[in-house]
Amino acid sequence: MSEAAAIEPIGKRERTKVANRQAILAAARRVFAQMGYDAASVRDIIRGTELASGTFYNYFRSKEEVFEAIADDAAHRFKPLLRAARERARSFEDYLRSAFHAYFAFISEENKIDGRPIDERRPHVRSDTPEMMAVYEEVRQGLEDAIARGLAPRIDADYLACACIGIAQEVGAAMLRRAPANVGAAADFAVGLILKGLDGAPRRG
Amino acid sequence: MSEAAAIEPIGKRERTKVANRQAILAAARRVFAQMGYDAASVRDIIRGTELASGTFYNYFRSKEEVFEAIADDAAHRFKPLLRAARERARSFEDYLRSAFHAYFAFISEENKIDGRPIDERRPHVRSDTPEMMAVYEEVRQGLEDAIARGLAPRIDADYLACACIGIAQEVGAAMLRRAPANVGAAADFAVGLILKGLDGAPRRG
DNA sequence: CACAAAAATGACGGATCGTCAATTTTCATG
DNA sequence: CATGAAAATTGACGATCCGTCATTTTTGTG
Repeated sequence: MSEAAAIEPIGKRERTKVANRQAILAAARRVFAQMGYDAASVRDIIRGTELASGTFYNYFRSKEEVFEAIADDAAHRFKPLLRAARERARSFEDYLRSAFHAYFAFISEENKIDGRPIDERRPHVRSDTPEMMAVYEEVRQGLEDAIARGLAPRIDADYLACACIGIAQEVGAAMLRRAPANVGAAADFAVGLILKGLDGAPRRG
Repeated sequence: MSEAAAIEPIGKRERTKVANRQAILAAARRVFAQMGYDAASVRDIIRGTELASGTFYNYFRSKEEVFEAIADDAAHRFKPLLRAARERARSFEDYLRSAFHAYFAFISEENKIDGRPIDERRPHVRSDTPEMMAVYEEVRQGLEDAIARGLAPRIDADYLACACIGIAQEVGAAMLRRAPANVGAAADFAVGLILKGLDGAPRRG
């Protein structure tokens, strides 16, 4: 066993710290999905772990902070996908399509993990965590960059970023309601609408 | 005082019932705005009225139900504005502009009551109340009607309605962040984007 | 091994929750 | 106007939750 520990040189102190934090977050995901965010209590969450009630407050100040950590984590995992879409894009249209496709695939996968056919447990969250603001900033930067390169007209990048995010959220939610979710079709719709408006959106059939 | 009561022929029983309900809703608005939705308790709400704690549960089952009633009421008041925009519209572009203008003016007016930022006044999970679903249906009908009349291409009306709602929500929120809120500019942006895409959105100046 | 720092524990006072039997208010009827 | 039933209000109650904190246990170091 002497060589195994060398791979992870961190001490047990830090190891259990991240393990406990992850245990709380995992329990919170289960509890929120099962009984709903509002009905869930800090005690419900901590009961889903092996920890004592007081220990919870060593990691989070409240149930809301746990929720924000979950949302922040999702944004943190999504951000590199968005960044990659920007860097690999060979055109503005390509960027838009990749970005929307990535988002729709992401929420499609995230809701699959929740497993439960519970309809309304999706984190349509308006609480602005640092990573969520970073995602917004990434979107805005991507759009402003395209404007600066002359790939898009000089319009209000802030409003445009908000519009893109709003479309992504609402069309994404509608896509999930349709079974099975068609990620490509949803992305085509969003990109077509943004690029050319009504005439750019795919005809239905 | 004999002629004043004749205007409202309903009995006192029903009168106090609606009065108490309104008192609870009014207190809830104040409490949510002042201390935030998450921190607020049923006791906080009922303390804002002249009623006893048990009376609350004669009107609502929980804090969440109070919020849904507030949201439902807002949707109920907004719906006729949307309907009017559709009926008075002389063109599809006119309809869109009136609808967005109405929404932006509505939320601008609604958020004039001061207190905590808007995000903290509502729960993290979105709830679809009957009146909110009715508003969505009104939007979808308006768009589908325009498509049927040949005023808009035959695209997915469901996705389009979701896109419009998403744009309205996010651009509306961004508009409120800018002080003072410019309702007309926000509406112009949304309409331009939807009708003609990026090229249709107003250039920034 | 000893000792200090860090973390976990669970009990505690205070507050909230939803219920419910008792009380008050409303209203129809004689 | 009196009266009794139905409806609504009240506040206390046991159960639970909240956040704290003194105590205990665990971890890292010399």
